[in-house]
Amino acid sequence: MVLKKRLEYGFSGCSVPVIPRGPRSVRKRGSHKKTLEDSRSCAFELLAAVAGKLLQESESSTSSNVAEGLHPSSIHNGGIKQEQLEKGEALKSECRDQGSWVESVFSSELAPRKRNLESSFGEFPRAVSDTVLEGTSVIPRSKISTKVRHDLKLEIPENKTAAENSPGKVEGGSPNCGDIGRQIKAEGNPNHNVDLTVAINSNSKDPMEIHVNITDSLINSDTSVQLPSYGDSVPNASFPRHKNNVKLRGRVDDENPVGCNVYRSKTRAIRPQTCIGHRRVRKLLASKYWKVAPTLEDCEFSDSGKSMLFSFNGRIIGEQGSSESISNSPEKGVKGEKTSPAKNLGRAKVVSSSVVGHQTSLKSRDSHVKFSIKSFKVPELCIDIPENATVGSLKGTVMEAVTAILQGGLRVGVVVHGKKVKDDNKTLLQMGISHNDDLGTLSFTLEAGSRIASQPPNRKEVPILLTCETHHQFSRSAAMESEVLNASFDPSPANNVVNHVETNHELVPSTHEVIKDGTAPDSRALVAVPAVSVEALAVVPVNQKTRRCELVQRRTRRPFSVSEVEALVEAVEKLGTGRWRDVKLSAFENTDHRTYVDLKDKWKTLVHTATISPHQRRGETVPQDLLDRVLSAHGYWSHHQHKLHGKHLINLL
DNA sequence: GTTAGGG
DNA sequence: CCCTAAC
Repeated sequence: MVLKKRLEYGFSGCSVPVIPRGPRSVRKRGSHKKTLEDSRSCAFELLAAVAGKLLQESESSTSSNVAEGLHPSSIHNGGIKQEQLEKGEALKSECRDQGSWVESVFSSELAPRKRNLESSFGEFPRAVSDTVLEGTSVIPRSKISTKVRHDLKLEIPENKTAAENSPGKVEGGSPNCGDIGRQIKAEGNPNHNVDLTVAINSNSKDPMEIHVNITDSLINSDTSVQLPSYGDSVPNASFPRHKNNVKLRGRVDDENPVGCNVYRSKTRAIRPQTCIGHRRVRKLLASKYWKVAPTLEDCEFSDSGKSMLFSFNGRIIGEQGSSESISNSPEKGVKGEKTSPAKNLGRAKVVSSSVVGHQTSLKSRDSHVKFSIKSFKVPELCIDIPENATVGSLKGTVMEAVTAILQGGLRVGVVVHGKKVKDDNKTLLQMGISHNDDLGTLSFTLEAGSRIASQPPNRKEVPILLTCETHHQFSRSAAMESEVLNASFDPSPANNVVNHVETNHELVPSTHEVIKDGTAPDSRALVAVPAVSVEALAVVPVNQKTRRCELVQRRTRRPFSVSEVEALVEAVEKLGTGRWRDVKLSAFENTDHRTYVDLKDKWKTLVHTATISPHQRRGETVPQDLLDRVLSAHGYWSHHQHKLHGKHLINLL
């Protein structure tokens, strides 16, 4: 028997003693911690499912009856957002058009959770505390979702690297890479026309909702917002402020008089606590619905106060979401085309195979990838604003938020197959982007905060301020937020403050200090002053542990070759199934990209593959004899381990 | 840091 | 391939 031979050889010839450990399979998971949390989770998942459903509804039909039924007056053109707040339940579920994000907050559920606030509270900047704690009246939640549309047409040679790709040719003067301001300036068009549509709906029960649709249109001269020019040589702090002329169109269905008790100095442009939500909800949403909702959005709690809080997501994502952010140029008509497995395979090989280089050189040099980006979406702006704030102050707040984003600069990220491409030096071909390929898996992200790139030399280098991702294009991003998410929601303002601090990495420069020290005239009140940001950052350093500022890139899939499988099988035959580190060292020591977890996983799938009928198997066919060995080794070792384990126990006794 | 197991 | 609990 082959297996036995090998095993014997393994036992005698291997320097590593074969001492299988006791099976840990005893420790079944899922049976523990089945307490309160799970019952809650059910509710969460239920609610999350509802949210997801809503997303889908709003995606398929922006004026879906279902959605409208559930959220009367919540959906506005394009289904930019929905907000539901049911009877004080503080459940919120929102979607932006195309379902680019969803969020859920269940504060009532979270309220009981404990959190130590005192210590953190002391570290919070006084000013912020003041502002946040200042209010006395209950303010409704208001959120502003913005969308800046751009039509981009890109034509990029395939052999351009990703970095070259980003600042590629842009028709229409829309921002493609770098910061918008610069781009615009380069285009000789300092004007950025923004169409603001605001609908405010407020009554005593429902939260006031503000929907702002900012549509960038270079043609539309009806409304305009002039963005600050973003000259490289001009220090950010002294940006010349152009007239910020924002026209608000919309309705204000609020009987309450709109007063102006809150001046802009009250504004705290902080990014408050991101979704103090149940982690499972976030995970659920992020994973299950990430295609429709790639940016699981942050949310903030409006504490009772007059303060205005707005936050924005530090990221902009292609409008259609990562799954289909880029539509192929119509003339190519690839979109509807079915991607054959062979095609996928070919692309996968492009990524991993070295043969590809050959193919590349064979291709005509001016192969171009053509596609158009329909739009980019400006990050969500979350604004808490008192009901009695003036429309003017609202304008100003929106303006602040928008300009803060734009001033921060924008970076373009390239996402291929759902993975963010970090290596700018890779060519499109290497990334599997070729002119005759389906580009459905290619998408872009806009990220705020590339200010560093254009920072004047005399400015102190600041860690990327606005780039900390808060959206959840990838589910693991959500996971990274566990600490924050598990934070309890304490209705007390103090907790809010603390939460704000924790997520303050996206601190939006506010005008608070500027006005306070009187150095800035009112006309400049909207200037997002980077210096403030620096200060704020210094005071409230980014918690790097809680925050991962870069997307974790999923490793490229590297299917095991038959020879690898063979090596794995052999090693497992020798060492058993409980010693993956040894297996790795034994058979894959020089293979960096194969971790012992990979080997373990591969073994798992091998066993599964060997178990199922041949016609059910997919991917590269593993020779049957190898699979046989897998099965026998698996059987042997599971048996062997149990025996040894039993012996071990006996020996202990 | 490893292992096991769920996703 | 990822994540994470349990070692």
